[in-house]
Amino acid sequence: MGVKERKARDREEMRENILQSAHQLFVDKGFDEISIRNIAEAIEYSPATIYLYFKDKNEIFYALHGEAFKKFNDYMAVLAEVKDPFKRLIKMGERYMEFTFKFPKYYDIMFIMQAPMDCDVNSEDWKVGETAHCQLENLVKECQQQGHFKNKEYKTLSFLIWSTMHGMCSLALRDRMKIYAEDERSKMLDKSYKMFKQILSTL
Amino acid sequence: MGVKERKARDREEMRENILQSAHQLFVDKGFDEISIRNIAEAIEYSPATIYLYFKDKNEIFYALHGEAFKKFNDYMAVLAEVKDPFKRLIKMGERYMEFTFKFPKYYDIMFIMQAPMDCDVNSEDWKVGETAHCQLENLVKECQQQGHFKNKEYKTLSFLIWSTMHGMCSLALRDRMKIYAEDERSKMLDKSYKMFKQILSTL
DNA sequence: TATTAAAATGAACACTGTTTACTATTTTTG
DNA sequence: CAAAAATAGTAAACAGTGTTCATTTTAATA
Repeated sequence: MGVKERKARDREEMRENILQSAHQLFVDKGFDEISIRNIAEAIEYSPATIYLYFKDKNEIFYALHGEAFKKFNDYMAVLAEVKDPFKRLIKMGERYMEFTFKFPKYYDIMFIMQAPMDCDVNSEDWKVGETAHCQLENLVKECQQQGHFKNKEYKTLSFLIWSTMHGMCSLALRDRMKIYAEDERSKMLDKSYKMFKQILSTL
Repeated sequence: MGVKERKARDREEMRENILQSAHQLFVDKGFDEISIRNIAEAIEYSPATIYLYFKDKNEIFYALHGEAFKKFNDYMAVLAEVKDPFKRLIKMGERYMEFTFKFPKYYDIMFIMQAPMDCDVNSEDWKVGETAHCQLENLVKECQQQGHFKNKEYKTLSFLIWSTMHGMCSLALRDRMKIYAEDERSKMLDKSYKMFKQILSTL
């Protein structure tokens, strides 16, 4: 009775197949090239087949969103090297920003696009984003144990820190820094993050 | 020779007509209903006609983006009542957040959507967003004159403040607060802004 | 081998933004 | 005033989009 098992495996393989093609198209050409027909052509199946493995296109975006988080978590792995919690927090911010501008499309699908969120996924699957956020919360907590952030609720401060980083990154990614001259924009981001670091060090 | 003048007026009227219909569709039904065909039907012209007045759809989005900024600036008018600069800054943040959740679609088109930015507009027309941002910068400068924000570059701090506000608002609008339980989300936003105010008061 | 269950598909539906060749209207010129 | 030139508007097409469903192909079971 190993048939059912193999079928399940085949199913999972096909899902992976679809996802990988979607991912390839996304990396090579961008979001607009992720059409059901493009994916279908890449895996040499008919467009309708994809709907046997994914409810709709948003579910595919959600899956890609998950993969982006994996890449993000990998990118944050170097933080383990930094022993001092506060220095690690600062490094985390730096890596966050670096990641954003090295992989803008990943950042977009993780934190800006609506599509991946427009699909009801079992709340258990929210672990990907959660680990990243828990890492921040734990780090802030650690900083507090070292004497930083007195009289601050760590959860609230964590969200505030995330918001600030996300604000800078997403305003830049979505071209909302046109108020500044083109050659000033990245400088402004640098200066802002520097000021942010300085402020955090006084809390 | 008033012909040329009248023609120009007619042209402007038609542009307004198109924009108003686009705006109506947008307010009543959302972004997805702003299709060239929908707009055309509303103004009782053929879809092709719209392309005689707007280069493409992004240009229409850009125009709507401008209207949203007008509404935003109006919403900020009450700030004039608050005499103390720092209190005014705090009120500004409050109004910013209020505006975001009262008119999420406006906020989206102003600060999140890519479409309105994907059109080359003469840099002179960037005045709408600029006034809003200048208001913030001037306010921060005023606060400095009253002794706040010592040793801080007002331009950098202004961007940092905007980033923080935008971060909170856009994470909420784009459903990135699912890490928190549903009934905790608005509380988290409140607490974050409270903490932000507190931090600003110490700078 | 016949029957049942699962997987895959072709074709259609109802859309989308945009372009172009063509017509109708208005303005200018001889 | 009529002819020519310029402007305004449109029907129809192009090349796509996500999604559904009746139908066929393939595989597993009795």
